[in-house]
Amino acid sequence: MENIGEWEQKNLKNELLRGKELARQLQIYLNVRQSSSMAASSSSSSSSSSSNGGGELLVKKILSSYEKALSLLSSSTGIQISESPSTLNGSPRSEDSDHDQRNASRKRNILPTWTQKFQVSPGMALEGSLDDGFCWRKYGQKGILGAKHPRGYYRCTHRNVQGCLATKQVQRCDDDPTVFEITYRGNHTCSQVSNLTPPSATPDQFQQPNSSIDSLVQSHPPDQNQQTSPPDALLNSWASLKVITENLDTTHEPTFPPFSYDPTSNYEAANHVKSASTVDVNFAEFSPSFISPTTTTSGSGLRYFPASSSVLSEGFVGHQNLQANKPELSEIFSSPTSAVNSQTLGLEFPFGEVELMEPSFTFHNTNFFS
DNA sequence: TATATTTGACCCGA
DNA sequence: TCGGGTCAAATATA
Repeated sequence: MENIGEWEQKNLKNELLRGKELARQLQIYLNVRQSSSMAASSSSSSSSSSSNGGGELLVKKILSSYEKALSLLSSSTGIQISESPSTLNGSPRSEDSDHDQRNASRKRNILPTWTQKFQVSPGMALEGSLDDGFCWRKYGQKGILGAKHPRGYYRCTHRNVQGCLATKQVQRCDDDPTVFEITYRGNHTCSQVSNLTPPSATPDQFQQPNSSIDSLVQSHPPDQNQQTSPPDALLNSWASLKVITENLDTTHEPTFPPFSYDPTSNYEAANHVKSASTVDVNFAEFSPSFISPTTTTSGSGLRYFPASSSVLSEGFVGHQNLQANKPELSEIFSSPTSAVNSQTLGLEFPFGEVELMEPSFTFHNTNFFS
């Protein structure tokens, strides 16, 4: 827990950028909701718009938190924080939205996807080694039209056992063979503990949220893709992040090197939260992943991960370091692409009462965005 | 022997 | 019909 490797730092950056981007999308979504509701009914929209106004305030706070975290990370580690042009303007390009939507619609599995680019030192390389802390199993490789290098297909090792639907595709860039583009699809629903987990962060620490998720997975048809983002990975990252914040000046290899090659090598993650056709574009289809239908079985209204909610709120209430380092919460939102869920968007948050940056700010979930 | 990888065939959406 | 994604038998590895 003492040393934090460059890889973790890059990962932190990636996750922060990702969370920030998703928060932006939430902001956009709220704006859209607000404007549409006002247009629909100027007389009855007061409560709605005010709620959205509160939502916007919340989103701004979240964005601010990400900004701070990124700034801290940048200044403390020297990591260049860059975002892809597509994310800089804060809104998805409309033409690309259409494109992405078309793209997504012809895929068999409509899952949230995002892309990360990794650069490795020449000669190293092995895409299979581009480990992200999860256990992947290669199930295919295929040449892609127009691409010099074949694309590798990986799925979560725990797919069979736990029904985890997370997959990733690894494609070496034509232009720069040292760059790998990894497209993740779907979030982990398995309870595997990331390799990123430091020894001190035992699986038990993450069992709670996972167990509830496991039950969701088991009771849920696999093709429903409960986007219960990987709380384990999430929490693991948080654990790692804590290390980061405590040891920003260390650049040694991680105590739990996730790669098979020298972790001190030039392993550059030029991540950007892509696109995902389904995730970033369609906020109209946004619905928090924890609002899995499975979680709604309690009859009266929605119940969301009672176990993890405490974790979530803890993150919000807790130390700012930790707070800033919870971008993976955004994963929870990267969600379901099913339009069926669209109306659930943001109407309920799983946090219960959550305190944000200021102790005085109380976030009451159920009506906040409604 | 169990598990992971390879690879050709098959499926599906556009 | 084509291309991307997945399946599953064969093979490799620990």
